[in-house]
Amino acid sequence: MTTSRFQFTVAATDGCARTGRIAMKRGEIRTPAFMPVGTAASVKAMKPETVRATGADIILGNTYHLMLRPGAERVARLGGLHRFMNWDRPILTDSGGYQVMSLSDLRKLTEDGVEFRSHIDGSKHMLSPERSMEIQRLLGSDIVMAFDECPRADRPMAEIEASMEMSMRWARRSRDAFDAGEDHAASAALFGIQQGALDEGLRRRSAEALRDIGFDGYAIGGLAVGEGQEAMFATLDFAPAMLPHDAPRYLMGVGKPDDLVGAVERGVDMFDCVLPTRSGRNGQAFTWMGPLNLRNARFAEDTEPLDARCSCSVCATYSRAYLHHLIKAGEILGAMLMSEHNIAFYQQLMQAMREAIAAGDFAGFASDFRRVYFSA
RNA sequence: GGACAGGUGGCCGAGUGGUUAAAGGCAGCAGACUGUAAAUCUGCCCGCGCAAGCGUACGCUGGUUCGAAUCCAGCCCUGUCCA
Repeated sequence: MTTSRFQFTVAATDGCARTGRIAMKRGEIRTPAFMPVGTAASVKAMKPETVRATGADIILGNTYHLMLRPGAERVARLGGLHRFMNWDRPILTDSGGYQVMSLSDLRKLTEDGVEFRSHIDGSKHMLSPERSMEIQRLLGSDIVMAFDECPRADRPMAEIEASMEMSMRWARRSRDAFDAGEDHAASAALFGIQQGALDEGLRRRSAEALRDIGFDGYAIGGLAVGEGQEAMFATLDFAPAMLPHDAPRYLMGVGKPDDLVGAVERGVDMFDCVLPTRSGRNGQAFTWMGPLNLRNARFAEDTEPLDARCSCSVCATYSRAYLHHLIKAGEILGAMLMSEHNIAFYQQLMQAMREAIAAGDFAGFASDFRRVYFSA
């Protein structure tokens, strides 16, 4: 029996929430899944083996950043991203669509694609659906994302609509270019990305366009871009159900622990977010009792672990007082330990949600989670 | 004992007559971070007050001046060099 290229199986549902698995050649992804972000071939401040030890089944890489440095062709010559960074499980690569927004001062956008001026050396680089697919193929990505535009939440409606329409045309081109890379297409998966901001009509049109093209999975893009949790949840009340039910739904770029719980509750299967690693480097620890800012003076002589309920090796070994010291002193180890704990906490949160769904008590879990998380 | 240099807010350090409660950095105290241009960014940071404002403040004492951290005199202290 050959391992499947991509097979999504739902094992249990509870309300809109569902748990299951995605089988891929490089390994299984348990859903709902949280995917740590490793933009530049590195989950910052963490060794890949540590990332795996926290329970992560899959990580992200980034087309734009790896295109600039070290270069997709170089990664290919070095045997692909997996071998390059010593991560042998699945890797999902973002297409560069997020950088169309985050680096909006450094690019020119046309129907054909986006011309970036490198934030590193000013050199010019064209990213189109075709080039993005090529780069993701050169990297050896397991889950390739369609090239899209992720507009900010505060853009005018007409702009959001035009942007969504273009992203759908780019989704078609992404599909065609992906399929043209035959060997890679035979082993990797391609996800489309729904856009349309907070508007139900646009979300529906986007979902229908993607469904017509056909993808292995469907992402919800253009959320958590400044609209606030209430508006995001309002959108998630209708957006996931518009996407094919037999494929995984991936909410891109989300989020805080309470965002994840609310999104799973609304039918999302996959997440990625820089928050656990970035916030960790910046002194914020996520715990079942809510976030803690370890820079705060109140932790200077606190001998407790970050989270008494956490089973990670950081909580088993180090005190809040020590982490407070490392962070205040600017020691690299502080960033390492905080990132490890946060990623481990996120994985424990996902595991707890999977178990709650399987047990048919997601509502009870979510209610308990919120009561404790917001108690402080 | 002598010659230079210098003493500024917790620390370092700009400032050489008025727009100076005094640049900037550090430390300190908080906040933010959501498909990573982020080990980043923002705010506060003499005292009292919600604020307008008031009171103190640039080694000490005195002086010049409408006005001094800034000019003058004496004193104290620190560093370097010479004896």
